[in-house]
Amino acid sequence: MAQSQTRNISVNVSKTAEVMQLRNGKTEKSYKCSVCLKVISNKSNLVKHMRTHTGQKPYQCLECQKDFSDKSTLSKHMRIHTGEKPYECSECQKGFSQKYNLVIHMRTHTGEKPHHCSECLKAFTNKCTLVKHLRTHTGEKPYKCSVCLKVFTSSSNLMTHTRTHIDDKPYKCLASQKPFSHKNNLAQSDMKPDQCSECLTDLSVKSVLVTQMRTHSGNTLFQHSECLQCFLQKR
DNA sequence: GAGATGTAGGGAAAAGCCCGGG
DNA sequence: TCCCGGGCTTTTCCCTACATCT
Ligand SMILES: [Zn+2]
Ligand SMILES: [Zn+2]
Ligand SMILES: [Zn+2]
Ligand SMILES: [Zn+2]
Repeated sequence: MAQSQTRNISVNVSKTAEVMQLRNGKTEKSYKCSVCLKVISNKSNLVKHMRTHTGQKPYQCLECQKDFSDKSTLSKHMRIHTGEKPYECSECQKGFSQKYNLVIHMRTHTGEKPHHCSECLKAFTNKCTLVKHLRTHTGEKPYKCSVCLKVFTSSSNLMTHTRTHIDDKPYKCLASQKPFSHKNNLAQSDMKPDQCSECLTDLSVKSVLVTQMRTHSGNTLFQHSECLQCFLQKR
């Protein structure tokens, strides 16, 4: 397994405070994280917890070289490569690689909406949908277009908007050299690196690296080493 | 009215993080 | 006490129906 140290915070686990914690009616030895003060039941769990502070990712996927801090996350990740989808919906037979993705999917059949808005009577299947909905009450628009400075309630809506800036300026697909003119043929894929090479923004928050262009004949990939927001700022 | 763009919500995919039992 | 593997949460962003603007 490749060892990778992505950030420079060093945390000495052995110096972490031992504390007594009441568990199952008995007081047992526990460990308190020196960074966030969280109490963890045993030392090896604390070691794993510490990786959330250090950014250490000791587990690497041998298929795609992606690093993970958590072994079980890696084993779930491996199902992407194997195509394994062990959890099947009994209603629509759709398969899922992770159990809880099926659990949440089942709500689309049952109509269960566990996330209730505190401001109105609406309820939502997914928590993230509720979070977005709450912004319609607060007026909060945390996502700003770096080209025209318009603001949006969701990263998704910002991305949709961003595409309007390349509407009448078709550019070439590096793979096929064909020019594209229809923005509706543009979609942003979820493939992304850690940072945009221009603004060092975390692309997982701001934008994506790879713009996927769909043609009538299939999919080709247009790649540039920056997020679409930075790409457009330079034009 | 048509096409472009914005808004809000539904949902899938994948990663993050934690805990407890063998 | 350890650590495997399961439990549950969070993040990201695609998609779309409908509204509104030009
Ligand atoms: Zn992989
Ligand atoms: Zn189903
Ligand atoms: Zn509400
Ligand atoms: Zn803009």
